[in-house]
Amino acid sequence: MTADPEVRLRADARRNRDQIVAAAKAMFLEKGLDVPMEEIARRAGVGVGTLYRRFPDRDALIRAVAQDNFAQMLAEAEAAAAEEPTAWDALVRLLSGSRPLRLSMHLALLSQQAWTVVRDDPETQRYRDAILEILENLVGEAQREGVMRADVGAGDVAVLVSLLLKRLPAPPDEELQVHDRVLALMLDALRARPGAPLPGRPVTGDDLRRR
Amino acid sequence: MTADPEVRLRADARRNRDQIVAAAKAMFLEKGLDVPMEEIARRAGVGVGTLYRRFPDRDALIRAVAQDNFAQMLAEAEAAAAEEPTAWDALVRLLSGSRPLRLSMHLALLSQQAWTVVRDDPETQRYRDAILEILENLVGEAQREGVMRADVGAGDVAVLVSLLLKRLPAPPDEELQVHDRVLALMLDALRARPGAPLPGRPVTGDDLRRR
Amino acid sequence: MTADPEVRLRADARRNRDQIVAAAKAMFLEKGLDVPMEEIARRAGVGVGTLYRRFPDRDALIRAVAQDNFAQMLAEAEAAAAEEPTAWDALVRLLSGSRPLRLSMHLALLSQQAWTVVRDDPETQRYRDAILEILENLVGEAQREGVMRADVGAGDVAVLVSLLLKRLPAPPDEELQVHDRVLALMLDALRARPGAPLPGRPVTGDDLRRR
Amino acid sequence: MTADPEVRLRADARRNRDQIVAAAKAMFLEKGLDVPMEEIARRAGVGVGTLYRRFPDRDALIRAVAQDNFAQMLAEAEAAAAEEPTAWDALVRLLSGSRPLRLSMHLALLSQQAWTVVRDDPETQRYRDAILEILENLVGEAQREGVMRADVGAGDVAVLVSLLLKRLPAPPDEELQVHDRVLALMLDALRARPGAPLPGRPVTGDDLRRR
DNA sequence: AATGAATGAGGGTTCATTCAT
DNA sequence: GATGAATGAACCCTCATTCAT
Repeated sequence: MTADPEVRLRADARRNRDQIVAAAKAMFLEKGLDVPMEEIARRAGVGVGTLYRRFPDRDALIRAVAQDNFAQMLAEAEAAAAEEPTAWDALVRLLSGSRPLRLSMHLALLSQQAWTVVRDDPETQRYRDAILEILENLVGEAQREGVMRADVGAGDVAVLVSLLLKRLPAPPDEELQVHDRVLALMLDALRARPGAPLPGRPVTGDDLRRR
Repeated sequence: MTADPEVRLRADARRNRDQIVAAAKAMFLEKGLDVPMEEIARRAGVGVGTLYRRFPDRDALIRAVAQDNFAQMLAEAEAAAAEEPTAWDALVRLLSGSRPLRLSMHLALLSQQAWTVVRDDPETQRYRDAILEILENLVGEAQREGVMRADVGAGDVAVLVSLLLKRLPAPPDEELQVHDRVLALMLDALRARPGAPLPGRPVTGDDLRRR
Repeated sequence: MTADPEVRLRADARRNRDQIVAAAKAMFLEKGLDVPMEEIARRAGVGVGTLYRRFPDRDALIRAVAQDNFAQMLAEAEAAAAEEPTAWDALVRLLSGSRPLRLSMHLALLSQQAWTVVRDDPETQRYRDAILEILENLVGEAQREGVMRADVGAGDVAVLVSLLLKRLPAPPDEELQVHDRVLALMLDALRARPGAPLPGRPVTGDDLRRR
Repeated sequence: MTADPEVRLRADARRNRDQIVAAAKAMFLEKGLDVPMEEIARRAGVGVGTLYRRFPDRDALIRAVAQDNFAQMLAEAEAAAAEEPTAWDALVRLLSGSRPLRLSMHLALLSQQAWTVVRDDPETQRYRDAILEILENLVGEAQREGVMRADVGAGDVAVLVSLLLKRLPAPPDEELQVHDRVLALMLDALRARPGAPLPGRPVTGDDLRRR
């Protein structure tokens, strides 16, 4: 589920590594990408040195966390595609995004800083591509089923997903169901129905892969 | 256009202040909220001392930039309401957002850090409230005109606006018209048409004011 | 006497700068080139920040100290040339080197590390060239006077000087006059007298400049 | 060739030890005395743990390398005394010093740091004493033969040797024969010939032993 | 008032040394 | 015994902020 580390690590080293990534994920979310490395190490229950042995600098750690997040997202996409009765249902489930998933993806998408670090990471790219591939299949199928408008592509949907993932729910959100309402609006927008044609041409997965 | 400072400043002091805010706005966007104060000062053509005389700390500067942005947004909203033939047109114009406006608002909305600093600033709140008021009028009118679905409130629209503002366009975006396509989808979603009813109740401007 | 700093510094800044260089010179000698920057700063009576403002990194500080040393050496060479009755006397005085001068030059010559840092510094090169020029004149004159062997060049003498400067006198040296004896041996070697011819050709100042 | 370790080591342990000393000698020369222990271990093809088992800390390693160097120097001195036809020839050979020998001794002599570590090491002292003894014999014999000036002692010669060893030849040195020229000058100075008497009294081997 | 020098706390990173496997 | 993982002290350096000029 996590990025395959170069070499097979000793059992305890492996455990440390995972704890560090988990700690970093949590701290990045709580306090931003610039939490002191030492706090991350403390939370992971290791010394700074250990952290640095595994991740030579902050960017390496950010990449590791992003990989972990994308891996989770991919797993979720695969599960949705496999378990939901229709392509449309799978898309709905993906767009909804479980709260923990949204929280973790939030990190990878927010802040230009994180993004530029993650953008060129081949490992992350592989995950992204796999996710886009699933998305392409689902979109194509939903359109063939006639439930999704024909003038959108997997890229358009991905952009919507990423927009939704950027919304970090604020306290009163919960009762107001803000997230669910925005999601419903977007789903409404994606449904096959007479409406204003979209400008330009469908944005495909490849359009995004090329970035 | 800018927040009215307590006292009327001497012309040159005034000029200094504006240059600092402009420099900060630009640098925040280019390099993030944590650019060295000294770089901002240099870009503004003043010494750090002068910067600190005007803004006691970084947060004060962030607030000033946010106020400037919100003031611009308010002006745009007022212009849209006054100049567009229908409420719907005004809403479309607001949601579109000029590129410079989007860029500048981006700052205030992204990053939890900026937001917590700005959230409790009364000046910024006043701007936000004024903008919400205009939005409420426009939404109400558009619904009365029958072009906008009845189960959304000004708050829902504001959330959509803020989502759109969070998208910082990437290079290939331009030709793909990604932003325009997302916008068109959202407008489609807001149009009065038979569709799935939204969960919960309309989110009003007050809901957001209460945050 | 000290390297001309780029800009005219405020009086107190100037004083700080000089104190830093003096402190660094002393500490480098006492504890080696890798004394903590903080100790240097403390000894100079300033904060680390001040040190770093003036010298962006350790190498810059090493260069500054070397420049100071070379400047002192040049002054001594000029004085010797001007004050001594004959060229030979001036050379003797130069080769002798006052104890403080030897101590300070020691730094610039010892350790490959210091040398590679200093080697490419234009300021230091200028000093070195000026010193070599004086040496060339003295050597030429002493040879014309017939007191110095004809098969050596200023470069050979410079090498001998640098060798002697490398001898950091140890405690019992003083009474044993070790330094003076070695110096006397070398002077003996340089005297015009029938002896074995040297291998190769005279090493000139230019030979060393080319390094 | 190397200092006899307390216990006879097993063959492979022995090999490890030698590899470590060789690696340290090379790295010290290349990168200075403060190369990371881990790099030395890697170069020696062992883990850090193994290195530390053999040498409790860096100083112990420095001492081991110095011992190795001095042992080599002693062997060279013995060979010179035994193989050269006259004492003078043997002294010339010793002062010349093969390039590898000079390189390796360089380490022990340069940097006050290394010297203070090595100075008090009994093993190294034994080597030094043995070398001085040979030197004393050679000097005495050369003086009795009438080819060496009478007012120098083995200590004076040792000082000259150490000075020469401090010169780490730079690239253009080779063709300029700088080293050979300095050596020739020094030999000239040591030759029995009418010349200025040296200050003080001859520096003996004991004078240096007492340091 | 403006300037930019000085301060020093704080975070990044390295590496000697120890110790579990 | 050998290995290499873990630790944390120590040093480097930056920059927010203060203050003398």
